[in-house]
Amino acid sequence: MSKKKQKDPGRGIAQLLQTLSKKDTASETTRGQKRNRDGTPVVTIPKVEAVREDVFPQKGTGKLMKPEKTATAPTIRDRPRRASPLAKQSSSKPISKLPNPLPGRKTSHKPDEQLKESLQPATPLSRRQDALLHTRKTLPIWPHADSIRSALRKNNILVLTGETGSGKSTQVPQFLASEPWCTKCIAITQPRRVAAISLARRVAEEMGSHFGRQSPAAKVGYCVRFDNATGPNTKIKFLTEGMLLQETLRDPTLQQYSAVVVDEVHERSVNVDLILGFLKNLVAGVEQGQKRKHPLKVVVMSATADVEALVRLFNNDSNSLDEKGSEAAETDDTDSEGSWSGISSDAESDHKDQSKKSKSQSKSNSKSKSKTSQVATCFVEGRQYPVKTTYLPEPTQDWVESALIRIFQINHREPLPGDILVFLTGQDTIESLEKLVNDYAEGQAKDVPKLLCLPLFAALPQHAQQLVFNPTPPRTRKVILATNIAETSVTVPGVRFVIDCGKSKIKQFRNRLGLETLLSKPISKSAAIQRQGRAGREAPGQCYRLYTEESYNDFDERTTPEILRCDLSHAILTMKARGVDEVVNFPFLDRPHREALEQALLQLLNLGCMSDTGSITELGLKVAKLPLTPALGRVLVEAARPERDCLSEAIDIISALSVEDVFLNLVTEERKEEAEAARRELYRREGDHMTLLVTVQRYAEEQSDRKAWCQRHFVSHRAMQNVMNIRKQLHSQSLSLLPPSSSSSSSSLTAHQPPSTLTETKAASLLRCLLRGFIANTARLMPDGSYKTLTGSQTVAIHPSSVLFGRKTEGIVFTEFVYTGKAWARGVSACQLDWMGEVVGELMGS
DNA sequence: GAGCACTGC
Repeated sequence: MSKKKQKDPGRGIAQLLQTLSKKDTASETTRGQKRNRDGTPVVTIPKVEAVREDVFPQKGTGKLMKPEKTATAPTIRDRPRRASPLAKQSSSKPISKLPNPLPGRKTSHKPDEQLKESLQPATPLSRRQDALLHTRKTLPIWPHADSIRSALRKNNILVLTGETGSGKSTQVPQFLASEPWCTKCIAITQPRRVAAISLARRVAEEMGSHFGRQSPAAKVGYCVRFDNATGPNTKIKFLTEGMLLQETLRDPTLQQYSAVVVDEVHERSVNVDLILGFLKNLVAGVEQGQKRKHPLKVVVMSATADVEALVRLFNNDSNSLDEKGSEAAETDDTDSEGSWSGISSDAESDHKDQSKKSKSQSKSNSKSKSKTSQVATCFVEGRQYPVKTTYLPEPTQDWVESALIRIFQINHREPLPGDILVFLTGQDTIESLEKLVNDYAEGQAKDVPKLLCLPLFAALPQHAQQLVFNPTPPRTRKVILATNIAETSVTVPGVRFVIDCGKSKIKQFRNRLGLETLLSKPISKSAAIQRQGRAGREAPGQCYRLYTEESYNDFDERTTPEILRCDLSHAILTMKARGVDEVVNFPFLDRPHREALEQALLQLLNLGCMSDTGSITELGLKVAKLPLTPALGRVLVEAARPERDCLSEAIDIISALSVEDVFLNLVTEERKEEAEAARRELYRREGDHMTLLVTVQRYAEEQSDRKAWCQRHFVSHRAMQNVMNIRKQLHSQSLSLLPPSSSSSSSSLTAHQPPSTLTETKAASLLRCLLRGFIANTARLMPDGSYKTLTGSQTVAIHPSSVLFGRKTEGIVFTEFVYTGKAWARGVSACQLDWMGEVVGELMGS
């Protein structure tokens, strides 16, 4: 409030503009998105023609594009149907329309029916197919079709690097579908649900096929959690990475597939790393005579991936490389030279170098094998307009201010159209910059474009997120203030200017402390390039980096893969359940640190998921099958024990813990107080978990109008719908957890229950189950009023979002332990010290 | 007194 200068907008603008002219000395370089592997620019490719949105289906547009499918239909139905003119961001304004994942067709609000309508009578499938064929032929990947096919006839593995807009995700599966070896289904993995669904829809159109559940004849389908839209004739199946991993539990050799295409590998999720390792083992196993009738073809696709590392992963016997160091063996490779570089095009020389290197390594290190699989590589150029990049001449302390200056500079100098996308670190900086921009915008001259400031971050309510997709009003420029949600998950249309603060909040697990940190860190070069590229999607653009070129040069080449900075217990349990006995020998693209592995193994041992010989226990196998973290899975298994007798309630709590915040986050003091009062009937003094239980129970019991119930209690309806999906899934999966004798309890799971009351014994039972999974996350009250963890003697504070905030109780158990400037316990329940003692005793005894 | 982004038979 001390910023008095904002109160004089006219003067503020003058000052800003003064600052602008000083900053004009910023060093400028021009770079297109096309670049060498070290991030240095390459001569920009000539542009063929304007890149139209419908030529390149936008993938990964995040949660903003809700799939038009039944599972999520309620969310869509909730939205106001009537169009409204774009107005100020009064957050409850109805939105005019949903983003349309497939331009050329109206987005339907009644998914299935309208989709069918629009597909069938209006445009016969084949006519649409013919129309699309024309645009398909203009994709950069199109000329590579034959070489991709022939590479996979000769080899089982292809590493395909294709930059944004190359068309690889939609075309590669179609290139392969008619191949003689392709007798079964092709799987294509995606990191996000929306991407899987919208790609499937697009490919179905291009093939002139029905899609998903439209018809049993559909050749293209998708499979994501809660929504399996595949049929008996599905030939091309888009699925999330997690889904494919689940399938490997039932079908370890992936018999149902002739090929697996792993897309977006450069994002390096833990799941993709596991999939690559499993596929590597599978391909190697098949070559050694493991039971698979046909070889499995694997295509690894990535935007900027380290081709060399991928080739090495599939080419070497990394186990022997790491552990055995066996003698060099001569393999007959006289005829393999051709297949190595056979189809690389633009980057041929580059890749030849790599393959030689990899090959010599494989020769000297790997064990003798009659048939080492060869890896083909292919590079496909992308399509991207050039982006002119400007650095600051000197580092800045206050990049919120620097961003503010740049926004007004752009607005004064650059003609419309051209929206601005600003990358910031989090909600707090977004909101303070939003306020500053709005204050200064008041004082702008009449002849410059108006500014429309739109925040964009994951915690923002859906309807507020949707605003970024609305067309920009006349004589107005949109300024989107975003977190890195806009880096990969959401593609904002109309952006020609990017302002990049060079930082983002990164989650990192601290093994020794057992907590995760969420701190603002410099981004990597590849992330900076990704952000920059967001300015060149539709036209040549500009990128302003709020740091110096020297700082950029100091950035890491790429973002540390998630597997090197997360809690590995889930990943290891996943591996153990799929028969990987020696985790240290698993073919990791990046090998996690020994300490992280040890910590995770210890955690699994404590949960009873593993024996002390390192093999998975029966209990561990049960936990591995659940769509939960090992700790939450352990809680569920505990709750199914007859003496605990609280499975149904545990499922309610765990479901609520599995979604983002159930309780809406209110902005003004007034609304917060209102919410407090409305929610009071849900709050339980035992803590957040019992409060969640009561919330889920009340919601589930509400038969007339659940949406209104949510509004009354300031609860997120969207989150609760998700809770109900998860709850249903967990119910059906946990029937097998119950002892066979307890048929009464299992029927009570499914039967309609009378309004529930939470007794004290039930609450105590639930808390003891929670403790069994989260004994590492317990703390006790110190004489000075602080809490210290039982195991690490770490000071921890109850998070302000907790119902126990400000309360004192002898002991607490919490389901989240995060450091953000301070160690916070989130999801907190009060518990007795002797309950903790019981669990510790059990651990010591066993 | 505070919350980067994804995902799951």
